[in-house]
Amino acid sequence: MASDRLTLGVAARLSRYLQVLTQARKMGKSSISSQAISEYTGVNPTQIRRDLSGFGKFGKRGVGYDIDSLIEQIRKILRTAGTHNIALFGAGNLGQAIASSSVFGDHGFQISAIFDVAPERVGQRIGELPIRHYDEFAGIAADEGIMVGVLAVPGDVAQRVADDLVAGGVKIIFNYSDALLSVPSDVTVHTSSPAVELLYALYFYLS
Amino acid sequence: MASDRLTLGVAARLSRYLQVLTQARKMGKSSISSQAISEYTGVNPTQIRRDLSGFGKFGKRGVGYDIDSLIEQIRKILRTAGTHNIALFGAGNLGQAIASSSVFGDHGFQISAIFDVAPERVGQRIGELPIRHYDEFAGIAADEGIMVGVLAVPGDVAQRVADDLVAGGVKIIFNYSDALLSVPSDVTVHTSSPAVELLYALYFYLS
DNA sequence: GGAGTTTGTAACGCGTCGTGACAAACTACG
DNA sequence: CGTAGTTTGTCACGACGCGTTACAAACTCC
Repeated sequence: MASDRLTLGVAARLSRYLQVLTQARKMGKSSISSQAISEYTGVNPTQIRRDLSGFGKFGKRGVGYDIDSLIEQIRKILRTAGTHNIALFGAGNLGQAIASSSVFGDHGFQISAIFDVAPERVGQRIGELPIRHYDEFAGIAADEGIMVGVLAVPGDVAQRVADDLVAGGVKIIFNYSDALLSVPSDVTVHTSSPAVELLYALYFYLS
Repeated sequence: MASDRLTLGVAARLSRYLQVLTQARKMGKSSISSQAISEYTGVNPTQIRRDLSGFGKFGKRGVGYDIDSLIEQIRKILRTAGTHNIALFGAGNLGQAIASSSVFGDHGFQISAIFDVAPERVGQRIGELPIRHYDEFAGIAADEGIMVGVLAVPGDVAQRVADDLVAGGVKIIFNYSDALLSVPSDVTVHTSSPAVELLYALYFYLS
């Protein structure tokens, strides 16, 4: 029943808070008020406090919320605390950018394998991690229990890779390609579409 | 008043439809039903038809919606039809990935300039477009009337670049860095946070 | 000790969305 | 030509989520 408390809206907002909190932590802040979170997220301060107070008393009156502990609490609420292994497919410009940045690492996602097919890339390293040949994935998938796959491959091969991921037991696919992926209903596809988000922002600016 | 018809929810969903429609068009489809859009977006088919029928009768009964014309109609509704010039900052892996992909171009955003500071990158080309030195931006900004800036720079310089963009008249900043940007209230910052979106997806998978 | 800040929480009302239902328009196939 | 199947367009109802207002309690700072 506690799991049903999290409606779509609440979970979405908690994720958004998490984003701002993580950024704020990186900037060296240690405490933040609901008012400040509101300015960065656009969410009503009362709504923020209501969202949080539903799960416990995380703040200090007159002070605000401790960022580190709030991040931990939210991740507990979302039941996504701890680290999750993900696999990255495609070591082109985008793949390299993803692998060498900390965007995923900051949120508990550890890239545990990188795959590509280009002979000149396979065998090289990005940071500590070697780029492995894509053919190895099928054998590894079952063993390592990878649940999340990130697709940074060209659109024309995305569906084929997605099929392989599904066969390998991957349950969540983060799609950076522009292909429309067909997957079984128990697999979630999340497609990155910065341009659409930009159109959305542009609309409100023009209003 | 017609502009007030578009609430946050409607605009968000229209953008989402646009994403799927654009992908579907790339896959060679020419027509699509509200049922099919629903499967890819998770939005109720009735809700989709209601969203669209509020602005005109775009579909054909028994058939569905013509993808090309629906894309055009939605972009008219969002008043974001036509092409918009954007400037890209940072020509590292991420910047190159953005510049050489069609993610923005497919939605009417044309990258009109790319800036960087690294001497070995300035002067080179990505596709047709030369990488210019960042110092040139200040002079160009006023002339070209660039309203949208895409930040693909390291987090520790993101705020400084953002300040320059604001000074140059940019109104919408798409932030790929992990920095928390402070801008005047008339400027919109949209931060890309794939990891948070992934946490959100993961939560629903674990439910 | 008092002023100011911020959380936690309750109550009210509007708006949005899901649901169910159904007529009208279109296709396909005998 | 006609019938079955599909899909849009549209209405009405109900539930629920969210913004708003309000206020007590806890904490900081001077």
